[in-house]
Amino acid sequence: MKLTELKAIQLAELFSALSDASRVRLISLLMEGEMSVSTLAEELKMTESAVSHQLRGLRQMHLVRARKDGRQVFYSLDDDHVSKLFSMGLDHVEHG
Amino acid sequence: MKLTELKAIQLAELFSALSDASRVRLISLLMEGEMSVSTLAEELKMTESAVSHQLRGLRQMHLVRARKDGRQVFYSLDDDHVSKLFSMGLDHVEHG
DNA sequence: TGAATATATGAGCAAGTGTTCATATATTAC
DNA sequence: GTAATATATGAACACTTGCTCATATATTCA
Repeated sequence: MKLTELKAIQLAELFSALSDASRVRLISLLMEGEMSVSTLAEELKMTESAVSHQLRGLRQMHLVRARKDGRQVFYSLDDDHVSKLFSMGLDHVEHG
Repeated sequence: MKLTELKAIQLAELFSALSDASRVRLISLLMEGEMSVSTLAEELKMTESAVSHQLRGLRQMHLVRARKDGRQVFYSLDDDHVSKLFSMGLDHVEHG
C-alpha cells in the first residue's frame, strides 16, 4: 500500500469534506441538482452565512462549482467521485 | 435523496473515521493485515498511547477488531466498506 | 443616484479533536 | 510474590472547526 504522508493528508482532507452532518446534507441536496445559496439555507435550516462558509470550503476543494446568475449563485457538484463516496457510505450506514 | 438527520450524522461519523491523516495511515497499514499496537506505533512513528487512543475510536465504530494474544493486541479491519471507501478516495486523490 | 437583495467574508467564540504525559490494568517471566 | 512488558485510559492542553454577528461586495430596480 505504501501511502506517502502527502497522500494521507490529501485523503484525510477529502474525507473531511463529508465529516460533518451539515456538509453531508448539503452535498445530498446538491446531488439532486444545482441550487442557490438561499434555497440551500432554507432547506437545511441554516443561515445563509453558515451555508456560504461551508460552500467556500467545498469550493476550495473543487468539490462544488459555482455559477452566478444575477445576484444569485447556483452551486452544483463538481466531482462525481464525491457522490460515489457518498452513496457507498450511505450503503454502509443503511445495511452495514 | 431525502436524507434524515440521523443518517446525515451517521454518514458524517463514518467519514470522520478517515478525516485524519494518522487514521488514514493506520487504516492503510491494517489493509495489509492485522498488526499489533506497538508495530503500528513504530510504523507510524506515533506513541503507542496515541495509536491506542485512535484505535479505541475506530473500535467503537466497529471499523477495526481487536484480537488479544498474550500481552499483545492485534488489530485488523472489521469492515470491508472502509477499505472500499479508502480505495475510492485514493483513486480520486491520485487521478481526480 | 440610492435602496433592496443575494452572497461573501472576517472576527470572535464555544465546542470538538488529537496529542502528550502520567497512571492503571493485564499478562508473562523470574 | 516482584519486575518487566504491552496496552488502555484519563486529564490537560494546543489546535481546529463550525457557527453567529457585523460588515463588505455585487447586482437589480426604482
